Amino acid sequence: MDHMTSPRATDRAQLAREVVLRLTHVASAMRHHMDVDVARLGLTPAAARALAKLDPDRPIPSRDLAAQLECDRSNVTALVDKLEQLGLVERRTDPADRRVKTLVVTAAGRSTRQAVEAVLSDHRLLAGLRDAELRTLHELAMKISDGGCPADY
Amino acid sequence: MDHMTSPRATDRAQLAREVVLRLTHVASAMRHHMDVDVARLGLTPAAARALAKLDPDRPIPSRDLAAQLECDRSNVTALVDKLEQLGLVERRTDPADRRVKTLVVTAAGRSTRQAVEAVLSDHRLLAGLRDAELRTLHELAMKISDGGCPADY
DNA sequence: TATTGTTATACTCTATAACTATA
DNA sequence: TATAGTTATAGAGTATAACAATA
Repeated sequence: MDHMTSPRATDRAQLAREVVLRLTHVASAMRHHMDVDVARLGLTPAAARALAKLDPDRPIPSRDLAAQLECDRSNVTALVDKLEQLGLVERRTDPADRRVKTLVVTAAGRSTRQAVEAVLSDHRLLAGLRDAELRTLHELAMKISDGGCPADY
Repeated sequence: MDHMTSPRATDRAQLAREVVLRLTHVASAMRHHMDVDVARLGLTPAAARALAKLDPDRPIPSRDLAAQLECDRSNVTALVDKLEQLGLVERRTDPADRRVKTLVVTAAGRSTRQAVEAVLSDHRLLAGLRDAELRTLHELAMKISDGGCPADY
């Protein structure tokens, strides 16, 4: 293992591992609090995320919602059932292609959706950062989620 | 909303929201790849995380594993069942208190556990960062996960 | 009485396969 | 035949409540 990694490379790897564990921990905390807050709105996490993906001003087909959520079409049925029972969303058959049903956000759905969006971007956890630190973190997060990773990953 | 937040505070809030969404996205990607890699080891994500929490050199009671995983005791039963069927862990009744069963990592469990640990701290996603950026990210992640957050959060 | 581990049960999330009605 | 939505089913994860054995 000596000819593969210099001591310095090993230090970097160890640091990277610690960063990953910290980020995982932070993400867990964020997720936990989002789930709690979303439950206060009477929604399960998945239903809330589905509602958040809908555009109140431009109804989309179920199929597109599945694509947005990166999940199977079959799951969307139950999620929309729940949102429809709560009066937040209406299914409307598309006259142009009677196979598709478009998902219309109701007036009640509009305000709940706004609340959900606020929850899903809650940033209390970042309250302790100074402005400059927040900007730095923003740059790093962008760099990571854009091209920070080998293609085969 | 004018007397509450100055324009600058609003900018900061917007930036913070974007950071949260980016971090959530990064965490999802990490989690996804960890789950795939852990499946290659023949383990479900939860079973893998359970194995990772065990100390190969110091067997602990089921109750303590539940505490480590921050989940109910009843879940640990099924997870340990799976690990035991795979020959990675053994249940051993504690002679000092016959109610408790300690979880012993087998020889096979030891090596699988090491592989799991490597997966759970996989840092390919951070490969694109320069050393200085990685160190900065480490500091920020520490700051966030330590005291970056109001007490009532 | 209290605690450990287990069982029974239920809910959520997700996936696959088969069905229907349209196209 | 292909597609949109649905249904049926299954596995994984997690939670609560009740139980047996032990303390």
